[in-house]
Amino acid sequence: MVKSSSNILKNVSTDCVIFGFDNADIKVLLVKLAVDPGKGEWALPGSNILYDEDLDVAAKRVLCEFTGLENVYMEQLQSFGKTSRFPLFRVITIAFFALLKIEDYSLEPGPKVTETQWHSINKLPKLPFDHNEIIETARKRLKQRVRIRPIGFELLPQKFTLTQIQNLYESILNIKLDTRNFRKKLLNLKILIDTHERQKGVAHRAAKLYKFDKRKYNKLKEQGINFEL
Amino acid sequence: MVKSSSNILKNVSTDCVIFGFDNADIKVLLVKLAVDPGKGEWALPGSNILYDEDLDVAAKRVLCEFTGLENVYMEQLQSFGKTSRFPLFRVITIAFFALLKIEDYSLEPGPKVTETQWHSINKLPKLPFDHNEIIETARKRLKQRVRIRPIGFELLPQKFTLTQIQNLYESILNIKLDTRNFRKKLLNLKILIDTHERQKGVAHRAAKLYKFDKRKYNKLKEQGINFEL
DNA sequence: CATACTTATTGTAAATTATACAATATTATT
DNA sequence: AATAATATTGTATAATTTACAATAAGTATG
Repeated sequence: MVKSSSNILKNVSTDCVIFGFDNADIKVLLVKLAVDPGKGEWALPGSNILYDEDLDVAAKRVLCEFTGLENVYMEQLQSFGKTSRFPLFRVITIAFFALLKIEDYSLEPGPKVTETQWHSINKLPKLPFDHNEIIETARKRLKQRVRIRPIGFELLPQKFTLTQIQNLYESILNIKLDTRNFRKKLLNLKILIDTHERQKGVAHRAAKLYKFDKRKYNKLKEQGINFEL
Repeated sequence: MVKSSSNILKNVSTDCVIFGFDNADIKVLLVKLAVDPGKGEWALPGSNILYDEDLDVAAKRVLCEFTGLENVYMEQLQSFGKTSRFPLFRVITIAFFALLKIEDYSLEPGPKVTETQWHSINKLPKLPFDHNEIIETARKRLKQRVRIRPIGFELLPQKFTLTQIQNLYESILNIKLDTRNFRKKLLNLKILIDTHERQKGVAHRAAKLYKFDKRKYNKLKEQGINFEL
């Protein structure tokens, strides 16, 4: 089925901020645009919403069209609508964001994209439009989120060490944490299960591997927690 | 200056959720619509965004056009964009919300409105479109907000009693709080100043009146607090 | 094998904060 | 003087937070 252009909401788009974590940094998924406007630049996956398409459906579709990612659950971040944000005509964009495990997904640049790449959130290039601002807003949201909900299940491998999850929190909050206190507090949530396995292939004492107790994790995610660090 | 209809973004609107407090309940400002769609129904103040108008400017303009309210600082809530939300054609709305002191503002129904009225958030009529859902989302946001920022300056009269502010928190959170513990915790924030005045005209022991230390209040509002109750 | 190297793991005392709980104080009214 | 209504306050116990560094367990090296 070919969609005629009358199906497009010309003045409304969606952009996707996809966060991942590689044990050192928070990463953002960017695409190198193959077409104007913004040709040759790194940008967020984003495009127009269709006339008869719900917002979350549009975000999913656009993400897939640009990066090949499927089955990504995104939450709405907020709208960005400065009159000057898009150079050609007025476009209000509704930004979505998601957290995911980098290694669980494979990327496939779509037709409007020459390349997809994970970029460290601390070393982003200058992006077109207001995409840097959108990412900054998403980052703030993530920072806030981390204090009121458990996090990690979405970003860490299934089995992980306490050091890894501490690194995750440190990356998000951009602060150093006291290991002893962090561990006490984290273990106190009782959402971690000791797998009795250990790290392999490291040139030092191997750390214990943990996994999340999905049920308890989700319960706390709904309830909300108070995780001041 | 007459704006031609080409200045309107046909598929994008803004809706305003204005919260107030009357010492008993959280109130929402509604307007009775004078024109279709929704004629005769209570609804949120809302209308199209203009082509060359920033989102926050649009929200301010629409609020003023519908209710006469000026100088209201609104924050973006989120977008609502179900394809079915508006009966005539596709309209995505960007909702804003604000908190304000009811008695500080005077209402004046605009041309598309026959009446404006504060409605208790617990006794809302059925509103057209998805306006009930929008209010519910705003309420959740407020509930969340209260745990991470001080609140009250926007909703209470300049001088207020500790009982009033406790009522405010109880209304928002929809729970009963222990008076002794609440007061200890609140006073501990050190954002209240004892005015050494007292309530007047009550048929019982008059309560002390407090006011906010604006400087400290704003500082905590920026920093964020942890106000678990 | 002994030593160095690297990261993982753990405890404790002191301070602070949270919690549960009800008697007394102050005014206006009768 | 008694009543009615709401305001105000304290304390003991439990739980949590904070600051702080020594020891453990592997691998790598000579």
